[in-house]
Amino acid sequence: MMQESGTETKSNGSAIQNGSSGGNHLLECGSLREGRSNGEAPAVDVGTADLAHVQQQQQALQVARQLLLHQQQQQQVSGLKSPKRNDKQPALQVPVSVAMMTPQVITPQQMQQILQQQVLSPQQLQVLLQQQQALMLQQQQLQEFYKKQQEQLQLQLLQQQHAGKQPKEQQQVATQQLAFQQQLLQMQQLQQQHLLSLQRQGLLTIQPGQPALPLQPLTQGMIPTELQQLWKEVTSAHTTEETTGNNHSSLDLTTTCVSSSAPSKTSLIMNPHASTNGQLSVHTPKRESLSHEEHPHSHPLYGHGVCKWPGCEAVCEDFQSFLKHLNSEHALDDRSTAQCRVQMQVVQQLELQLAKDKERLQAMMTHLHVKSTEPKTAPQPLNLVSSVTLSKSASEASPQSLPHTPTTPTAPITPVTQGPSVITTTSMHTVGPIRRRYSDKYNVPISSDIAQNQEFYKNAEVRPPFTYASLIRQAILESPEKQLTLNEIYNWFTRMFAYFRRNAATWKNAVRHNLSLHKCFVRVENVKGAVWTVDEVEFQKRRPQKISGNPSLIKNMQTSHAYCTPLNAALQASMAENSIPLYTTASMGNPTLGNLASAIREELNGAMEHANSNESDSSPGRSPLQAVHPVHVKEEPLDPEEAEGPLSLVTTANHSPDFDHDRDYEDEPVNEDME
DNA sequence: AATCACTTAAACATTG
DNA sequence: ACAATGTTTAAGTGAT
Repeated sequence: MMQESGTETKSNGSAIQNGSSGGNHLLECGSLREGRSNGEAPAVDVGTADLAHVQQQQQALQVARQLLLHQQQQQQVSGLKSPKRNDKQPALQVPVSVAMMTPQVITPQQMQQILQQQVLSPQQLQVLLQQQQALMLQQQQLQEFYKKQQEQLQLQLLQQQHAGKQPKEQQQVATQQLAFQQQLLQMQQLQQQHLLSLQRQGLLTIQPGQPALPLQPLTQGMIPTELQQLWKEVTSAHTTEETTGNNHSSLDLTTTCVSSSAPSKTSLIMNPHASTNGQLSVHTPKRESLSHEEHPHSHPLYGHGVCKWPGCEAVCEDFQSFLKHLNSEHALDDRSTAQCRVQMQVVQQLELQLAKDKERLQAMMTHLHVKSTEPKTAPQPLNLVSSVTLSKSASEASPQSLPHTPTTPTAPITPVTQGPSVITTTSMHTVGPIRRRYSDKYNVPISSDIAQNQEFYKNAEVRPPFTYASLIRQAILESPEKQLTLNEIYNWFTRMFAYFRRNAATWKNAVRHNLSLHKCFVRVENVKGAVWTVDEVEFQKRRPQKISGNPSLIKNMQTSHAYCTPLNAALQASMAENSIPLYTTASMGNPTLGNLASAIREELNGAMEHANSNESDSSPGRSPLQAVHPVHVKEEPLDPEEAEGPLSLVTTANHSPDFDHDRDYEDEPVNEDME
């Protein structure tokens, strides 16, 4: 009844926080429900895409205008502005090259075709770009010619105006100009055809010193597979670069033609900054030894005797035939250029994404690097999900071009009750990108998880994979007195989890709600007010979800609580002792002790409860053994991942989608100075 | 399909 | 009056 408030804009946090950018499957997990608030979640992606599109349009327009302006200035030097000219010229004066770079020239059909066919390699793109540059040069010459013509026309016009001629004659002049422009266009087309024919004979060589080409990226949405393919290609190209130890965050789309002899020599790099404004900067050519330059028979578009042009897969026995095929089948035409544009856009977006993820990775690695005993922890600029999908697709598509081997953990280490917790590639694959909401059910000991990943949770805005109730309980149990005020609970949340430094209103409400809702939280009046404590029995009772609330059972437990509590207290005390070394050992990579202790504690908590109360528990399927080893033992085998052994994937899988989120909370300012 | 646990939102009451 | 705290209801979602 009060749900009409769901449409209020106040539902900010939940609506926004799902902006997972990792891919389709990410959106579908855990996030859908959050979009319900006002359905604006999808609009995030669309919105940015639209924005980018608008920006590109504007930039294209700007380029065209600048050209026009340039011409106008030259004309104004001659003294006068033609009032008519403005009406007709702008559209026509846009150079073809610019027009070609604007998105709208692609028909939807073409677009679909392009998207179906994946993408170009950077090198191929480079070649095409250079070809376009050659075209540009020739067009410039034409433009010069055209300008001169226009100046002459202006002079004519001037003279006519001075002579007091009528507008009709001006129109004549205008039509004359129009004819000129059409002529120019025709010539440009001819140039293009010529270029095409040139290309068919072989790759063009291009004169150096060409100004940067104003490239306009595309805005088409990307298909995940395409993205993966692209990512693979891009990263494979970058690996060589990154190993040279450069700063990979500054990547520019180098449109300069370096050495005129080898078109594929130049490195095709893209600047993330450039992608924000659509301007591409010219950089000095990098001395870069791309593989196919020094090994002429290795071409990024050629592998295993197959043309790897997106969607082609034509068989070419040798490299020569491949080149032939490349030049004949993938010449400079509408399709190829469109693919280029798509590629550019894709690369730009990937670079942006990469930059973001790298930032995150930085924070993660600083944390994980301390813990990791692995010597060769190569930073994986991928979030978990994308690395999973990517590595899959990469290994499937082209094993030889595996850019990375994702063997290093990029997510918090989640301990298991026994054995080391190492996230392996295979384990990651088994999990997949499915998001499990909360791992409470999977009985990952919350204390050890938090302890192990303390730094991670503190720094990464990742939602801890535990319920509010579990977290609250943990907060209370961690306190020396085993009791906390509400505000102290708040503080614990914000102190321990970066995630809870946002949306305070939301999660605080949830905390209060949970405190009130769950019987396991007992409010105790104090001199200083009220504090909250945990009734472990109630808490443990809550966990075996198949046991329905049984009044008699509850009463039994009430009595058993008296026996339980001292033992719990003792265990917790020992845990408290452990907890300090636990954190340090956890950071050293030896969390087993703490895990064990916490696991024992949690199990014992349950054991006590059930040992005292299970007489009335006639739930079928519970064996006597299970009654002795209660909750956890009963539940853990039910969880396939837990049963399998050292799979700390429950939480990892939980993290990854969150980690992929591109949340931009617009909510209240971060209000966690409550330390 | 039904149910449960959890989350989120919100209204309302109480208290300092 | 106000904010913090606490209670309760309602609805959506995912898992079982």
